[in-house]
Amino acid sequence: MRRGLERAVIGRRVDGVVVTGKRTVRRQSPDDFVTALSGRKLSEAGRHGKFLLVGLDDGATLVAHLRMSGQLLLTSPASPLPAHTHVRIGLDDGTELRFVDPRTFGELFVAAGHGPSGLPVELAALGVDPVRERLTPARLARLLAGRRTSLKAALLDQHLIAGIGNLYADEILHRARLRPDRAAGSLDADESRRLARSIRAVLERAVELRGSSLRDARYVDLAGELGDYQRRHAVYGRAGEPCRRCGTPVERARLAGRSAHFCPSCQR
DNA sequence: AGACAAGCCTGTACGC
DNA sequence: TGCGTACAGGCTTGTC
Repeated sequence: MRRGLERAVIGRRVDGVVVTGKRTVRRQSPDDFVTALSGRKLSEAGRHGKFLLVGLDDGATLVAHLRMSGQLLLTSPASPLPAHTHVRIGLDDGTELRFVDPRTFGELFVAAGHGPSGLPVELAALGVDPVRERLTPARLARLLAGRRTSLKAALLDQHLIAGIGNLYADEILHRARLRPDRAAGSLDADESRRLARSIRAVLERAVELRGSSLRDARYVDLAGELGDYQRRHAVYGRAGEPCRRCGTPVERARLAGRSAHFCPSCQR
């Protein structure tokens, strides 16, 4: 999504903003949001964890989080408006950026300042983004040291590592050959190395393949196209099917309030 | 009809 | 007391 924004909207100027949804813009008033965005030039496309960051020419940042069901779509303003369109941002090349979100968990806001990390202060609590920065085995081991939580819960904790959701946590742990219910603080050096490598490998490959679109087809790119990474899933959504590594049926369990998919034979 | 999926915040309970 | 952690509930709607 960030790459799509970089290609399609950077350099464009905002020339009309309409907020119709009641919940999408909730950290500030819709009027303040419209004012902060109107007339601004979009100068860069960034991301930290699951947050998209579009830099504005006055130093502010348009921040977007899609949560479960959000979509950002770039279309002609004349194309039919999908149900659950909550925000429309007109651009000076005659296109329109739309935020569509049936479950309304997603959000947009304009962040005025930057913290010491260069990120908007609203995002200061997020952990390291392992695609933007190198997450070495040693650093990962430090993050996990002493934690009694499960590995799965640790990977999902955005304050430790930013950007891993339920699906990718399962894929990462399978690749690392680690059980999701292992205690996070129990890894030896080789296991930390495998986990660090798997985090990077899975996320980078998923980005290359433009993400995972599940059966509900909620995740699509700016052009509305499906991703391709779901075809590579080794465990997620494959309960009862053979493990791609060893053939043992994939198990599905409940852990940290989430579904966890794993191979009981080759993940230890 | 109703469980379920997801991300993340909040509230509460617990052990050390 | 206070911290880290675990767990449940809430938000929401489309899908099974």
